Amino acid sequence: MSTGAAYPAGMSRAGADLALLLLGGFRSLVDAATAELAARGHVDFRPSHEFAMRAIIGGADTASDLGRRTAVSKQAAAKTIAVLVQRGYVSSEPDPADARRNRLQVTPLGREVLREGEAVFEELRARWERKLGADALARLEADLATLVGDDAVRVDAPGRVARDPAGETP
Amino acid sequence: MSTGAAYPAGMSRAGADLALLLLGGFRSLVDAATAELAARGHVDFRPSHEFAMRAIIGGADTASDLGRRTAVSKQAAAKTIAVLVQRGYVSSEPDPADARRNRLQVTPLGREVLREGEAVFEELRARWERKLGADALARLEADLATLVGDDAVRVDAPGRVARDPAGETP
DNA sequence: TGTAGTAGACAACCTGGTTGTCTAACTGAG
DNA sequence: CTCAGTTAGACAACCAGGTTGTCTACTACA
Repeated sequence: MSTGAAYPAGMSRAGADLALLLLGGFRSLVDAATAELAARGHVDFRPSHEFAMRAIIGGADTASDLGRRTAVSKQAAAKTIAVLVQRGYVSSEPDPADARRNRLQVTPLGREVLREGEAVFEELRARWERKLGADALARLEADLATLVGDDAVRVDAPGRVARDPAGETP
Repeated sequence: MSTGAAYPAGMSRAGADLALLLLGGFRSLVDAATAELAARGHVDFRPSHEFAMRAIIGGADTASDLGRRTAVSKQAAAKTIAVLVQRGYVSSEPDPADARRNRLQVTPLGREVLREGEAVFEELRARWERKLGADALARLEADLATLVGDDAVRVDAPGRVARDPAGETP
């Protein structure tokens, strides 16, 4: 019995435990992926970097644009871009057609890290499949999708875990 | 079909989607809980606050202790304690038996917010149960527990999502 | 008694965000 | 053609939540 250990009397924790289980699953995947990518030479590559690069590939070709698409201020986007550029994953060159803009592009190295990241995640998923069975894992994914909605896979607003509490519109 | 939309050719994303599904599930629970607690008057109450208070109830009666138990520096623990004290969830009084120590205690208000938080999570879980069926949710929880291990529910080292990549011991 | 370890406070710093302000460049209506 | 309004990006200041390092006061112990 894991539920209820070491907690004061009368506290049933199934709901909170469920949340921790989900967080634990996410973290175990992401930690393993980050470690594996680091081992392959892509040190300190974070999920947010992947999100940003996918948004760039998806058409966000300026910092402001990237900010809008990832629901983050353009300054935050610019900071992310700066590290991606510095590591060679993204290129930033003045737009000949509009001198205000710096046009972003994912470099071949950037595409490679995305490809590798994907492979790593597929491998991790395969490991889970071996542990649980293909049917059970598929069912788990389907059930999760039912619960959180298909849009859970959308990537906007990544950082906001505890914002906008009940009508606190600023 | 949600997989593969808007992504470049040849990218299968089942593994990464699974991670996003888990994150989405966690966030949807925690966001809802935070919002509900705020609506009940506990504004800006975060999961880390709950973890800290549970650790205090569990016996971490000084800042250093809390730091050790939640795998965080004692200074970070002290900062968390400062906000909990300031909001009235935790009391901090000099230990008559040891003048170095400030003894921490969760106040009645603190216990109330924990109780309410739990109720909120139970309600959220019940909602999921209605959506998915009791059997399916129980199976999902069991499967997740299998995958991440029972210790996923443990609360130490909360913040470290992407640390310690593959033998990078400093 | 003297020495080693512990609790906590303080300061400086880092990361990943935020807002505000400013300039340069583009756009479109008149 | 011009001028007002939007836009892109840069810079500065700030914040939250962590970190490390240093210092003092106190306790424990041989």
